Amino acid sequence: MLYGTDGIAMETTQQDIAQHLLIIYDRLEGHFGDLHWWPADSPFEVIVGTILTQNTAWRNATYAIAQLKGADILSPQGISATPLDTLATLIKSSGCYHVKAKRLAAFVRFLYDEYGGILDSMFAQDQWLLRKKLLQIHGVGNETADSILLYAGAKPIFVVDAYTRRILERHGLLSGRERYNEIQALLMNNLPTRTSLFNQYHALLVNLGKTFCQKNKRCAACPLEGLGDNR
DNA sequence: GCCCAGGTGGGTA
DNA sequence: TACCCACATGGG
Repeated sequence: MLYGTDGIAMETTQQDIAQHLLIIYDRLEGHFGDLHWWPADSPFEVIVGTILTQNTAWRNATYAIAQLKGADILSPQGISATPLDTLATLIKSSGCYHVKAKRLAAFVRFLYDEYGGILDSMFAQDQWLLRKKLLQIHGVGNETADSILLYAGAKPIFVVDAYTRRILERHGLLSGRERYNEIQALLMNNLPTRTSLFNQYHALLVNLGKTFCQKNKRCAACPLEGLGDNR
């Protein structure tokens, strides 16, 4: 389904949506190039990053990651051996730091309880089963779970975030009322199932969102200019 | 000073 | 189910 500027649905086919999604992808890749996400040195660092960047500018999360590296505790053993208040102090720059310290500890506890602290063991299982388990960890919601699966585990899952919603809505692919799982299904049902594609597509959407498609602002000189509705 | 940022969970009606 | 709110720092 496609939506006009009034939010009213227009008749479309699956093929229209798939084509529209690929055109957006090509435009963005032509503009931004290959982004090679997620920026991190290891899968564990990716996971820590997904928690620290929750509702937070990425820059502030990177300061916190640098603190963890400086303290030499950016590892499952390191996090689990660090008292909560020390952890919270180190990650202060990422905001909501008492909450996030508990969330990091909760993930590491889960990793040890279920997989002996070994990430490879965790990622060895079926992605949808693992997704269910991740969602049971306190502080891991849809977006964090999917970011872990895609960017740390290289599983073919599409990450839906605020940018994804905003951009797809402005381009008439969403009405604005869809839930997380519906948006994810729209993307995954209309794109080839490939980790590299999902990785790059989401990275492109985030880059577009940061540079052109900001909240409450118009898309001046947007790389998607002229593609249907550009609200 | 105000708004926003690569969310999540708990509470209320 | 659908909102509201707390969590909280740093940059524009």
